[in-house]
Formats: sequence, structure tokens, C-alpha cells
Amino acid sequence: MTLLYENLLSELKRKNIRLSHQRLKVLEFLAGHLIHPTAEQIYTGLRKEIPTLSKTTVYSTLNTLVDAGLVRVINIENNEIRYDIRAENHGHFKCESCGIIYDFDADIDSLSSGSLNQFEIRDKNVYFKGTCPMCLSEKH
Amino acid sequence: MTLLYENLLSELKRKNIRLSHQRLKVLEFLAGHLIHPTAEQIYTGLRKEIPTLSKTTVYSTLNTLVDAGLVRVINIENNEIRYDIRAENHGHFKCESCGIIYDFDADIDSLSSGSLNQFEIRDKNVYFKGTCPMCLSEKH
DNA sequence: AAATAAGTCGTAACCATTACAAGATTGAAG
DNA sequence: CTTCAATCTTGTAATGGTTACGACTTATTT
Repeated sequence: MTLLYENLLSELKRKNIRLSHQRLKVLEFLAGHLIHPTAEQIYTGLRKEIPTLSKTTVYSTLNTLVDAGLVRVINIENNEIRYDIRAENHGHFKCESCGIIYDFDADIDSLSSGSLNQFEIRDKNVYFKGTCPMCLSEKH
Repeated sequence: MTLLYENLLSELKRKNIRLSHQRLKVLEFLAGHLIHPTAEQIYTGLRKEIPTLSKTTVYSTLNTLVDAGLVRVINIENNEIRYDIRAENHGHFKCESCGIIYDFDADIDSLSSGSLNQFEIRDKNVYFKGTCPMCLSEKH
């Protein structure tokens, strides 16, 4: 995790993005809470340490990090954006009962079929929906 | 296409969903315009024939059809819901330049890895983003 | 034909996200 | 260290797609 965090910092420096206090804290939160949080969750989580933090800053920082390629957007529901710092190829499973988003290994690259060979692909996403084992067992 | 439409109607009857004028028109629009439209586009498209149509009805109808399993929601951007009537397993490619969403064949079922064998999967989605050939050629 | 259920409609509310402008911070140059 | 311009942060207000709600209309049942 520390390694991940260090890599992110050098990546920011390389792209000439200032390492402000707020940005570092947002990155730290993402690296330390691999729960695909919403902007609201990040905001609430950081307010303890930074009482003056503004929600606008969280959104603005996240957009900056997404543009820089350090953070990925997860669009599963249309009424909330989730953010993910993990870069490796993986899919997301959202439990419709508890709302938790799980990572799962998926060979996404093997999907790109020949019918898209004239297209410039910049981003690949896979998500499933259903019920997680924990919620399944509670239904008894 | 007519075949598709007929199948949808019998499916609605089977589920005891009334075949109101508005619902038939929404279905007809979806079957006749395979462009993954927004609710707004459906609303605008149908107002010519049904001047009294309400946007609320379009949303309500779409939600009914989605719950009945006849229509699928496509969440790619967080600020618009797109609707798709095609049922077969396929992925979506959204061009970030012109906004068009293309279908492409993808063996989505081959993705479900073993790490999800305790999960109840109800819905699988794959979408890519990038630039389509048309927009690529215009960049010259 | 009356009664009950379901569907439609318009308006208003909701709420996550963004726009904007003023004030604060940062990093580089001298 | 100081200055200065560029960038970043903040709060408030706006945006806009979607939903809640209540009145009215249409369909189905008895």
C-alpha cells in the first residue's frame, strides 16, 4: 500500500500536478480504503482530519486524478460515481442488497473482438450485479 | 424487427402488464430505433404522434419494462440512462467524440471467473470507451 | 353500470455534480 | 527571504436528469 502510494506521488510530480495537502489526503484515503468510495464517503472520511475541507475540492481533486489516469471512475448506478485506485485489469461486482462493490479477476483484454478493429479503445469496463454470499446467507 | 416486437407484446401479456397506447409506442420506438436512446430522445421522438405524452410516463414505462426484463439499462455516463431492447449478449462501445453507442459482439459469459462462484449473478455488463472510426477520420 | 385497479399526466421535489468568483496556497525567480 | 503569477481551495448557487406525489383518465371486474 505504501508502495502504491509512493508510485502515485511520483506520477503526480511527473505530470506537474501540485501535491497539495487535500490531494495527498484524497489519494491516501483511496489507497487506504479499497472500497470504491463515493465522493461523499471520501468527504465524510476526511473531514475528521481536515474540518475545512470542501466537497467541491473532493470532486475537483477526483476529476484531476481521473484525468491524470491515477484514478478510475466506476459507473454502475446512474445516481452515484464510485472511484477506484486499483489499476490492474479487473471487473466489479455490485451487490444489490448491501451495495458493496467487490473486485474480481477478469481477463477483460480477451474480450475485444475483431469487430472493433477500426475503433480506438481508451477504456474497458466490466461489471456484474447480483447478490453477494453474505447477503445470500442472511435470506434464510 | 416485427418479430421482435410481437415477442415483446406476448411477453407483456404473460406478465399481466397492460398494453396501453403509450407503452406500445415506447416499445415500438425502441424496436425501431436501435440507438440506445435516452428517455429524453424517446419523449421527443414520440411527441409528434402523441402530443399529450408526458415525460413522467416515458420514465415510468421504461422502469416497468426494465423490471419486466424486456429492456436493459445501459449505464456508461453518470448523467444519462440509456435504454436497450436487444437481449443477446453483447458489449457497448461509446464514442467520446460523437456520443454514439455501438454494439459489438462479446462473449461476456466466458468472463465469470471462479472467484464469483459463491455469488448470485443477475446481470452482466461490458462497455468500452474511445473514438469511433468516423470521428477518427475527421481528425485529419 | 358501478366499483376497483392500473395508467397517465403535470408540477414540484430531489440530489449528485458542476459553475463560478473570491480568497488562499504553492513553486519559481530574483 | 520576498515577490508574483499560476494554481488550488472554498462556499454558494445553479444545473439537470430522475423520481414523488396527487388528480384525473382509462381499463378491467363483478
